[in-house]
Amino acid sequence: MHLTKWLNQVGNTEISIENAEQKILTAARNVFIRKGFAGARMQEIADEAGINKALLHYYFRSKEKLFEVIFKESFGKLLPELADIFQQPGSVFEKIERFTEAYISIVMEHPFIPVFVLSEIHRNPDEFFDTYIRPELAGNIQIIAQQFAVAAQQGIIRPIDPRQLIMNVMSLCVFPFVARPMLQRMLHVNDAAFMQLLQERKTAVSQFIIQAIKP
Amino acid sequence: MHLTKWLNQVGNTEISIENAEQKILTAARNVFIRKGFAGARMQEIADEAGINKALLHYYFRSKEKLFEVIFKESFGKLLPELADIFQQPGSVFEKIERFTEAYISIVMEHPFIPVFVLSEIHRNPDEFFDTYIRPELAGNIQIIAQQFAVAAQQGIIRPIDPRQLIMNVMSLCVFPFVARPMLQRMLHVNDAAFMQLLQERKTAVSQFIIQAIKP
DNA sequence: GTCTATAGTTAGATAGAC
DNA sequence: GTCTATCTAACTATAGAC
Repeated sequence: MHLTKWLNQVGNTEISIENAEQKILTAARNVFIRKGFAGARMQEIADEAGINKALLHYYFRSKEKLFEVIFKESFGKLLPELADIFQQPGSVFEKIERFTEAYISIVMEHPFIPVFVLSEIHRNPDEFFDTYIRPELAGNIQIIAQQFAVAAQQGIIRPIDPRQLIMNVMSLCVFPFVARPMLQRMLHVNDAAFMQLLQERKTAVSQFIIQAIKP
Repeated sequence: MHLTKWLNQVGNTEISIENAEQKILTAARNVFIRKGFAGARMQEIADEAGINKALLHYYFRSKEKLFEVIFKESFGKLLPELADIFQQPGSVFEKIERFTEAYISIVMEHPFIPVFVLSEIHRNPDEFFDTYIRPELAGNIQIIAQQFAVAAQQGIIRPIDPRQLIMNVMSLCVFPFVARPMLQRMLHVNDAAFMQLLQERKTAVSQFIIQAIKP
């Protein structure tokens, strides 16, 4: 853990005395979420952090580097943890339960990840995929598809194209985070109520999927 | 139908003689999809259209106007058609079938819509929602939620929070289109194979949902 | 480390010839 | 309608004082 971050912690509770570096990171996260990478302005990040624009470059050299730091610090934890789940022993039902709960839990703490991933994958599909996704994923998707296919063949789950099932699991986990601003307005729920809905999704999604695929 | 478009058609097959306006629209769609609104460059659109940058402004005055034209021409058709489905008579199962098939069919023809909607809803949530979504949606979401709630109460479907069910239906329909560049790489499928998967989703999604919610 | 001032670049938009 | 050339504004990034 970084020294300044450690100094700013009392027990497990971070207190609000943030140095410039932390203020920049927090502000940048918010602006990148609101505007995307191309739409974000260094000036706006500086304003929101309450510091000068030149300091951004002093700490992070460039907009691109700043983005990378923010992205890697949180995305770096997500994929390895998720990939691991399908390597562990257990039934497909247990794995789906663990995966959906883990995904929603982690992303609730870093809700900007899915938006970043989707905007980056459109900006530069091949480089992004090869840099961030493929190394962590390796042959995992094939393994998962294989596990689904075998389960279907053995009658443990209903017949279903494994690729459709993979898309369904991902859709149900990811979509609420990327569509949140629209969903909240459509469903008339405030921030607290939406967090509550996400909380309930940790189990609701896996129940939904399991009902759908069990014979 | 616009005169130039009519002239460019033979029967139902559009031929490739496009005037500048059409070339610009086609190019702009592609660039806006790849780069988003903020990341798109008028120069890049001009290059891809094979015409000069000044001509963009001659036809569409500004980048913002150009985007609006492209967006409205296709998005304008989508929501009314979908909203109508839950007004028509039929069981919840029939409505879900009609909705998912209609959504996937229409969006397969205009695959950029979901990406546009998501980027716009993040850029300017309130204005976008009030301009494009709310007028078409009105109280429809409440009505749908009500229909789901009643069906659950009557035991026609399993007990489920109607808002979760709405999110699930939307997730399964929309996500594959916004995550397409990543999904194709993860699943190792080319464009043709992915279109085939989407084609199969027209029925696969509603089957999946109905299995999940039927008692 | 933090600021002001400014350099250097690029993008959207327009003027004007043809 | 279409082009070349240019204006103007905005942005990233750096230089240099404190």
